Amino acid sequence: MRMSQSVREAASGRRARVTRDRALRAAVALADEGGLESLTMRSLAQELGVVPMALYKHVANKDDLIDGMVDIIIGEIDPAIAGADWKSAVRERILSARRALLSHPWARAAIESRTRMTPVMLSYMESMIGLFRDGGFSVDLTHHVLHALAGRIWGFTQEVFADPPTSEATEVDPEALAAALQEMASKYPYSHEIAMAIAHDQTSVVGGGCDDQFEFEFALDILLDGFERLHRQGWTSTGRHRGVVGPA
Amino acid sequence: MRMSQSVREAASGRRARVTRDRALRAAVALADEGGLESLTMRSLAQELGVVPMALYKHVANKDDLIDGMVDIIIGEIDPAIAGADWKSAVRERILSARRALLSHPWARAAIESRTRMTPVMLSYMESMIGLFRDGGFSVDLTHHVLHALAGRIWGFTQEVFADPPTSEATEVDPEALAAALQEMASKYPYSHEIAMAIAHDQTSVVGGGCDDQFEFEFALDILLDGFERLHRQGWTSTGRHRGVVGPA
DNA sequence: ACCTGAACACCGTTCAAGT
DNA sequence: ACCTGAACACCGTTCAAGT
Repeated sequence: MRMSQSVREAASGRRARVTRDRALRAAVALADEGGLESLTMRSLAQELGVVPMALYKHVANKDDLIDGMVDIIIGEIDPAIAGADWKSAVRERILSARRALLSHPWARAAIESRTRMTPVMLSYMESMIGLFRDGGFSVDLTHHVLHALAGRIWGFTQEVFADPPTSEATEVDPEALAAALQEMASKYPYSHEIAMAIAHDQTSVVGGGCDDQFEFEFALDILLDGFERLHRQGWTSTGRHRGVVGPA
Repeated sequence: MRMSQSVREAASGRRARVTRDRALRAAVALADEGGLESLTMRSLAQELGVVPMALYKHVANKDDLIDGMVDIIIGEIDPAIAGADWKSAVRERILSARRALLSHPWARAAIESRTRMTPVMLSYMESMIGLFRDGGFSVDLTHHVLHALAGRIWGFTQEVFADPPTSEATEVDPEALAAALQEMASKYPYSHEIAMAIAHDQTSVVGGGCDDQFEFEFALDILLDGFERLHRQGWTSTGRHRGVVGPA
């Protein structure tokens, strides 16, 4: 068990004065440890050895706090490599964003809860757009390409479901697992086929599941290759509401 | 202002007995109207003209309630068209899922908060997998294709940011808008270029923004075309952890 | 300028009790 | 079998007050 900031400071007898920056970093640390739902104004205040209301001197409200936390995470994304072609520059940048997001699992939900971008986020988008424009993409194609990338721009893994609650005693009962697979085989044969393929690919059935990094790059590369093809073909959207647009 | 269920029933003197189904449908209606955050055990109880604790006879807890609500929405997705080729079957099904999701804006967050699939969700996935397998896709390719589609399987629009709060007086001050665009032009020239292209495409700068349906189909078709290409090439993942996989 | 303390209007959920 | 009432342990945030 890690010694909390407040306990440590009480023990050492001093207590650093709260600043916005200190509050934001403590909030990031708290969310890293216990998830976004464990971060409350009250828990953050306790971590800083201060009464909840003291935070409102440094942060307008909880939304403002989360804005600041998001800016810290966006700041961890590597700048684009200079001199590379657009495709590898975009690819590397997005993989860097993914790395940043992966080390802060709460950040996806935090970003998705924002109703508008901070200046830090606007700058990041701006440089991402610049990679395509400098690579010769039209404004039109760049616009749609940004939509197609969507969450990937922010490094979001596209997994849909929430992590199962991290209970300490999460050992899988082998008997129950076998029974579940048996039931799956009869009720959901197609799904079972895939589950078995994944299991076969692993050292054990119990083991981790899918290779998220591979899946992320798989989809990213299909998209990037698609963009490249459309760009080479001189694709334009030529007005809106045309339905299907895929290359013939 | 709409007359609430409870008021209506109090006025008519009768009050239907609560059932699980009635509770779920009332919850869906409540979320449709006021968003997921307006749905509380207390507000739902009031809607049903009952005390909060009465709900726990029909629903294990709030998570169980949301599970039931999600099942209702998944049930609104059209079954796959029989006899179609895999590509248009998948395409139509996903567009149907999107339609279902669009009429219940809270459903995306509800689905994303689930830690495991309900039987209804498993059946939906099973039939989606079947479309690819019956179309001749290998288990291997089907598996990765499912990951690449990710949220699109559930009809998720990939938009990242939360809707701005729906305030009643949300009229845009034209002067403020002009100033914002001016600032954007100097600080974020690439972004400005795109903003102008979007504005030009609209009847007015104030108007709605992007054509979400177009953007959804744009990305979907790039992915489907990519899948088709990989399938034709007999693509296999040939072991894991190989990095890049895009077609050469 | 910064921090405190009490309070308000909420949550989901418990427990024991009513009919 | 179904519903009630009071209570618990939480939230974010207000207001007025202290130093």
